[in-house]
Amino acid sequence: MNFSRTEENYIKAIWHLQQYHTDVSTNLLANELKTKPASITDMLKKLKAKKIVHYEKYHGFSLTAEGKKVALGIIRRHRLWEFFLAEKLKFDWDEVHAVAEELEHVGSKKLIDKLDEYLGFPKVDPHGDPIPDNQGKMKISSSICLNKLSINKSAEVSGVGNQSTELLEVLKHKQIKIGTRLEIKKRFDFDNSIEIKIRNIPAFTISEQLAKNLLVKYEK
Amino acid sequence: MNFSRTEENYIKAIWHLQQYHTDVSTNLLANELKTKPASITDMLKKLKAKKIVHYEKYHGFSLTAEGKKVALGIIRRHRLWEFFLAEKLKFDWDEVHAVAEELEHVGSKKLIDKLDEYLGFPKVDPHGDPIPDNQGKMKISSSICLNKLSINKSAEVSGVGNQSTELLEVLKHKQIKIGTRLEIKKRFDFDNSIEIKIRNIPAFTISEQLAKNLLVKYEK
DNA sequence: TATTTTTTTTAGATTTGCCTAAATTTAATT
DNA sequence: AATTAAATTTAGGCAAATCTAAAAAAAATA
Repeated sequence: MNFSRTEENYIKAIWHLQQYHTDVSTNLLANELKTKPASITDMLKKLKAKKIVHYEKYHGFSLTAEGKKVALGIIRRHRLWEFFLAEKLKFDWDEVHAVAEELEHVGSKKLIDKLDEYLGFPKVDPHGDPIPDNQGKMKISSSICLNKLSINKSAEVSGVGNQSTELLEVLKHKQIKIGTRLEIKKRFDFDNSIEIKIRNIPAFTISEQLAKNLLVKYEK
Repeated sequence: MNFSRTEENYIKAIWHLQQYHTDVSTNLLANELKTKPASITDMLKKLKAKKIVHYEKYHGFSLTAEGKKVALGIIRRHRLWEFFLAEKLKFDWDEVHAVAEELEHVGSKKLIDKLDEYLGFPKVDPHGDPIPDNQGKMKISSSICLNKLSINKSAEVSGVGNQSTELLEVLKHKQIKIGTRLEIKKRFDFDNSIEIKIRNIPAFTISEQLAKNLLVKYEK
């Protein structure tokens, strides 16, 4: 089945929200897509007819198995292009997302599989997110949110909570990127901010919000 | 100024037709875009308002200087992607066009300029067509149609008249590609077909139609 | 030149995706 | 349980791009 660019964006957005919310609501999705709730309802009817979402009015919605498969296809395209942009075209880490957002809608399966091969079948994109293979399978990252990390425990940044330019900008400024090793030195209960230490840089404090948007891997 | 995907396709099509026709008509463009004349009229009004075409109703149309500039930008993107697909992803010569048709609409200027650099600033695409530089300038090919080539004169295939899969398929089958050296051995006045000879292959005959769609370069 | 044919344009509908405003349903609170 | 508040859906409209059918203009032909 074929999907319009708009349908693809809805499917992708639902998939992303489902990663962190068991119940994705109309309002939440409207906010994510910068559109109005009424538009969401319209599209849900369309996607239900195409068997992409389970949906009963007033009672929520979620991707079907088929919907998830379609979503992973889009995610695959997006992340492969991100890898290409960073690795081959030398885009900065925080610039790749916006461009990949466009490239991901070019549908040719052959294009993506050949690109994958050309790039050497990469496993993660420049943000540390796993890239689904051509069967739609990907490694589930075993990372946790930085704000849940124990004190004085060394960990490695493995991903970011979202791709907003605002987030990526602050990370760039603070010299935090995928692969950065760090540990938590102190927690401030007042505002839940945390002090972190990165090698060769003096310790500094980051907000709870930022910590919640950083995923880290650590040795058990 | 920004253009929708559809507007870009119209602008590109007009540009292409202007290469071979001094007067591009509504019907001709409708045929090229596989759409109806009424739709052409609608779009011409829009493009006139955006100063992309000169247009007076019932009296024809043509690209403005600005329109040509926009067209060359699209051509540049298209041909760079074709080069990338053939050179890096090892697509066959006759498969690149359809995919590039999609990729060309991704607008980021930075993407295209970095791609250009990554590819080593190529001068011609896999069909032998010149690639405009980032100023919109390109070498005008000095080739002629194969059916105008003198008999027994060696020449090199430098381009094709159009990008239809039908044409590219027959060329592939006959082992004719960019760079192929050939010469005309005989002309048949009955149907204007011509017999050509390529090194290492027995001479064979091609139709007038095919010959008209092959551009060749030759030493004077 | 008058008439026919062809080309082009207009008028009115359709589809997709979005909107606002109003209605409906569910959830929360008293 | 009744009322208020929040979330969701419907109704009706708009803009882009398309179509068909009919009208208008230009070109070709008698």
